[in-house]
Parts: sequence; structure tokens; C-alpha cells
Amino acid sequence: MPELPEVENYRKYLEGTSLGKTIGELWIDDARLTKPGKKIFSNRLKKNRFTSVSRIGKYLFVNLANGGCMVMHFGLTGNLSFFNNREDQPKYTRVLFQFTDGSYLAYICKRKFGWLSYEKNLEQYLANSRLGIDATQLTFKDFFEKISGRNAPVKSLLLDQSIAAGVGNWIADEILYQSKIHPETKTKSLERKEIRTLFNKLKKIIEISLKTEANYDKFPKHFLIHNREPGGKCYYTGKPLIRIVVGGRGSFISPTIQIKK
DNA sequence: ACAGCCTCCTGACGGC
DNA sequence: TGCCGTCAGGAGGCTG
Repeated sequence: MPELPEVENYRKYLEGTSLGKTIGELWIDDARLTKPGKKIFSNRLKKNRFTSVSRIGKYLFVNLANGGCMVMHFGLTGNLSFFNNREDQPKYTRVLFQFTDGSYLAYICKRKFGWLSYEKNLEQYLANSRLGIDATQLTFKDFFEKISGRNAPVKSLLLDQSIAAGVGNWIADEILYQSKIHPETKTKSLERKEIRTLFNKLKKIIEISLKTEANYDKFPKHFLIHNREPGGKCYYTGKPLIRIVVGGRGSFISPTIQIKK
């Protein structure tokens, strides 16, 4: 699923393919995926141009020539595809932009958990949203202040986009595995040293993910992601990983290394 | 403010 | 083979 490094790939992809082109026409498959509504979204985007694209966490912000902004979120199954022939349109295309030079950009989303929104004022949008600091910009001080003393399971806070924007389910599992901390640990029971470890692992994992452009095969061998599936075994112990549910999220752990306090 | 639960959606998968 | 029930999961909204 698209988390910070995957969404960064989409950012570069959109930047490399679609900037500067004028949108001639667009098709919206399901009105619920566009905010504030199909009609307004469509009217604001038509004849407009993408001028630049930035990212915070799992959100893309596509700046438009009229001063507005298109916010993109990819949910669980979102993706982008740029092509020149209509017959190359991928399955599950939910929004299709046709540029005046005849090329296309498709927003694909099989399970419709993603969405696109038109915002007149990005600053105002961000001020009203719960979106926090991108995980790459997060400092230990911010992280420590936001999580220390909290009663929630540590995994739930790692997934909280107002704390470290961009961390999703696989990255959270990876951080906890490499930190040797059980996802259900009450955050307030963690020592400062453990919070430091979580922070360092978070930074390192994101750094490697960005450097390899989320190509998991290039991740170091000890990473959980290589074995993060039913029947997978722990790189360190050779014993089976187990799947538990924490805060409603499927979580893979190595039970002899990640022990609940 | 915080924690926890529910909802949205649909392909994949297992059981019969 | 085919039908049906169950599951996954990010984020936003609601509740206590």
C-alpha cells in the first residue's frame, strides 16, 4: 500500500510527466472520490495546469496555475499512470485527465479509499487538517513531546498522521520489529531510550526506502518486509512471525524478540 | 485532549 | 464450477 516512500515515487512521476500541460477534459468515474464535488472539482481543473507538486506524508499537493491546489490521497490501492493512447487506460481508473497535447494522466484506485480534492487555499487547508510534520522533517523533540505519556498502544501513535506523517502499516511494523518493541506496549511505559530507538529506526527505514525508491528487494536482508506474510520467519530467530491485531490493524511481530511489558 | 470504535469499498480467498 | 460470507486497511467522524 502506498506509504511515504511510494507516494514520493508518485510525486516524482507526476512531476516528470504532467507538469505544464493544460487539462482539456477529465472524466470522473465516481463522484464520491472528488471533493468538494464532481462538478466543482471538474470546473476548477478544466483549462487549468499543474505547475508543481509537493508531498507531506501520504498526501500530494499539486499546485495549479490559477493559484489553487489539487490534494491527492491514494488510500490503499491508489496509483498514477501516464500514457498517450486511450486504449492504454488502466483498469480501475477513477479520474482521467486528458491534456490538450493528447496525453493522459490516470488516477487509479481499485478500492476507492483514496480521493482527490480541489482546494482554493492550501495554507488554509493544512491549518484545518490534522496532518502533521512529514516524517523526514520530524525532530526527536517533536516526536518525544507528542508521544511521551500517552496511554495508547505505541503502534497506534506511529500510525497517527498528526505525529509522523507518512508512516503506514508496513513501516510501523518495521520500526517496531527493528526496535524490538511490542506494538501493544502502552506508550507511557516506554523509557526515553526506547523512544529514541523508535525514532532512529523510523528515520533510517524511511531514508533507505526513499534511497531505493521503495524497491523492497533492495532493502537490507534483516528487514521485516521480506518475511511480512503468513508463514514468514524472523530473520534473527528463524522462528515464525505471528500476526496479531492492534488498533484494528494487522500486525506482524517476532514474538520472542518483541515482548509485551 | 485522548482513546477506541465504526464506516467507507471491493477484490481475493476459503468453504461448501 | 459457482455462490456466498469474510477479510483487509487509511482516514475521518463519532462517542464516551
